[in-house]
Amino acid sequence: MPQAPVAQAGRKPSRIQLRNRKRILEAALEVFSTHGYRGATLDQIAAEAGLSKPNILYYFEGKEEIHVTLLNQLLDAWLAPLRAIDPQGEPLEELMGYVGRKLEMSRDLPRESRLFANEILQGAPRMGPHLESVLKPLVDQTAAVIDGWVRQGKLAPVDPRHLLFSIWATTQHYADFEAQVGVLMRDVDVHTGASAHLEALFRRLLTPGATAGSG
Amino acid sequence: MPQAPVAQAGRKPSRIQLRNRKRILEAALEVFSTHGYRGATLDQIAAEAGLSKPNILYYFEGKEEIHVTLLNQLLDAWLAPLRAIDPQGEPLEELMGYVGRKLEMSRDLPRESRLFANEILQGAPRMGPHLESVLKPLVDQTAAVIDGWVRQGKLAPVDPRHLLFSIWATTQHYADFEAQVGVLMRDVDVHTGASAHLEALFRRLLTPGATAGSG
DNA sequence: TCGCTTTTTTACCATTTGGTAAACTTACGA
DNA sequence: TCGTAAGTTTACCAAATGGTAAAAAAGCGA
Repeated sequence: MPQAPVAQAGRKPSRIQLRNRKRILEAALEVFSTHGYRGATLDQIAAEAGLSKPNILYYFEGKEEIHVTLLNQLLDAWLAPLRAIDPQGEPLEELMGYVGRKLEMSRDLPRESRLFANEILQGAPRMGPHLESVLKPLVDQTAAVIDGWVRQGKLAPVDPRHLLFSIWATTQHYADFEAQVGVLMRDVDVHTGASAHLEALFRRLLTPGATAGSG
Repeated sequence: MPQAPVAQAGRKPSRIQLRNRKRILEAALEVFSTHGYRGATLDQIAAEAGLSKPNILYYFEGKEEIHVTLLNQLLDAWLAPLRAIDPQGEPLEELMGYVGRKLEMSRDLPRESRLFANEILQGAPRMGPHLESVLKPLVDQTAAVIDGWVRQGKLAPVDPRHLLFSIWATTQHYADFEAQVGVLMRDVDVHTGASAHLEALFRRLLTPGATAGSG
């Protein structure tokens, strides 16, 4: 048995192993996020990581395992801002803080955002179960919290899930559609403008009392 | 010269040609929108279209030409709702109508939405010039109209481009992230809820007068 | 029905790509 | 410094995939 760190679930990984796995995942993030799963090749990832293709397959069982590893790592980080919402906090500020954090993530981790978008766009073929088991319970829980806030009159009436969709859509748009945003907003500080805009958008929606407009 | 309808720019195309090109594009839309450019194969498209692969290459020069054809057709249809905004109309209703139309497109043409999203996600490699020459002028123009409305006090102060981004993001989210939306909203009429939500979201943002919240 | 054009099919082909075998090299504890 | 395990490289392979050549089969006007 000459080699096999790949499926060696037990034992502590060596320093080299740690370093190279990290390199590979970093390279894979870069490549998968710009070309999608199918569009990415092991050769590209290898080149980006500064390793040979067989060497990469020494650390991961295959292309798919790399992708899945990336995706699973991602979801946790991705949901952290949602988990940080405090049911005991001030409703409006909790939600506005969430919007701000999501927008920051879109600016600071655009590749992660695009990796996720790519996966969902194609029907979440490698993530479906995870969405079900991780995302859904968390969203159900958060929705209940928001519903409670609404019933207490601390928030304007709003459908919690559609609210979350709006927040995700608007914030992630700056990462996922960067190519389009870039064409339409040259040489401007996109983030600052976006921040002000989303602040207004969601604060107006959620502030209780002043009902605007008529159906 | 036995065959060559592919690049035969002149002459009127035969009925068969018309029918088969339509079939191919329909099949290609289905396949490209779910798997992305690279993830789609000519064999899949051929199977979906009920034609053989070489037969497909009799009508199109290659995979890329099919994709580009689809993309170009798409952009026009995609921008129609934006073109339909009437600078002479009632500002708030014009924009709310635009939101409604975009949401309808997301529901009725999800594949087109995903095809577009796929292309932009990957940096618009086959669409960059088109965005520049078609999308940008139209957006600049629309932005000027909206700015005018704001200056006339008919709309709450808003950055026109960020407003458009928000509208695109929120409406297209229902098509592009359908896999995620489906997990979180089972057995519900998503569209109706979305319509009400977006109505409230954008009407509150845009209605002039009642300034909500504080920075 | 003939003859020519358009369409379609049957074989292929070259490249790309995910993956493997096995030799070779490096790291490192005893 | 020696031996073993960990890590890396070289040389491949089979399948998938975009694409082509050329023969066969429809279509169709006269």
